[in-house]
Amino acid sequence: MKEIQKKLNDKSIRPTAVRMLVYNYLASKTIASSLTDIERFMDQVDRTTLYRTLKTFEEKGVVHQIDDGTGVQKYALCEEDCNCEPQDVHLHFHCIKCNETQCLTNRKIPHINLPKGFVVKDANLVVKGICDQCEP
Amino acid sequence: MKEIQKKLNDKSIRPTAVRMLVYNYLASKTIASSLTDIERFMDQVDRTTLYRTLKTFEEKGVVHQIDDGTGVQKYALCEEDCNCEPQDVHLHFHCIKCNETQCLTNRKIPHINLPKGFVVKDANLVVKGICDQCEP
DNA sequence: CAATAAATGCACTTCCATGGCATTACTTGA
DNA sequence: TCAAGTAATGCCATGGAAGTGCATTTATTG
Repeated sequence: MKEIQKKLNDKSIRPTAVRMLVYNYLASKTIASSLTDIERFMDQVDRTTLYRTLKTFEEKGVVHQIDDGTGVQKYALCEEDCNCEPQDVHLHFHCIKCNETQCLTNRKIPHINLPKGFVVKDANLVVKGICDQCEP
Repeated sequence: MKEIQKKLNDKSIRPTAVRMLVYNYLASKTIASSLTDIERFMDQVDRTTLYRTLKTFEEKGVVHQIDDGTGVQKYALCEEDCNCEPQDVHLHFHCIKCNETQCLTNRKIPHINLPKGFVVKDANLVVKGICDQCEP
């Protein structure tokens, strides 16, 4: 917990109890979590608080938001060296069997050559299929 | 309208009035449309009907659904030669200024090499930025 | 300790996706 | 052509998730 406290302080986030618990939860998971997942895990904490916690985390570069096409926002901790810049953006894999989404942090999104006049700010690549934990 | 009728027949979709109008609407646009867009255009037709029309179109390979990260599903006509297979999948560009999403049909998603055990079924790449119609 | 700022909780709204069921329109075989 | 069956449409309702406003509590700082 001390470490988490330090990490949040480093990102100029006040390390409250809720925030440390959310951080800890996200750190314990290899897959991305939805607000509802977190809510279920800490059902004594108000949903809005969790919502705003994630928003703060995102603004400060602690987590990144993932749109995996399910219609529900997911969140996962950023890598240590991540600045959430285009070159940091990795792809996400959504398993259509277990319905879970994971970061493939070592697979960066290939550079895309766009037509004249288009300016790229961000990119989101979600690959769907069956993950290595599920039987095909 | 005769052509549209034929196109729907070819895909074994009964060419009703609503369906032909929806098809015509989508064909007239270079950007992807949401259900609400279509609803606004044909406000005498029930939302559910339009919803089911799009669903039918999607199942029969007439349109593809686009998740551009706005949280609202968008739809656009498929290309003539599209079978909605992975190799047909192009990328989508979402402009953060005009808030519109377009298909870049001639930009296919690069092949992704996944870790062992992962099976790819589909891929979705959305690039965000400023389109050629908007001032940067 | 008082004053201020930040975080949290509660109530509420809105938007969108989607399902059930009744009704209307179409198709087809007798 | 008509009756019966099937498909399409319209209306109503629901549920999930995002998001906002405001009051209350907690933390910080002079």
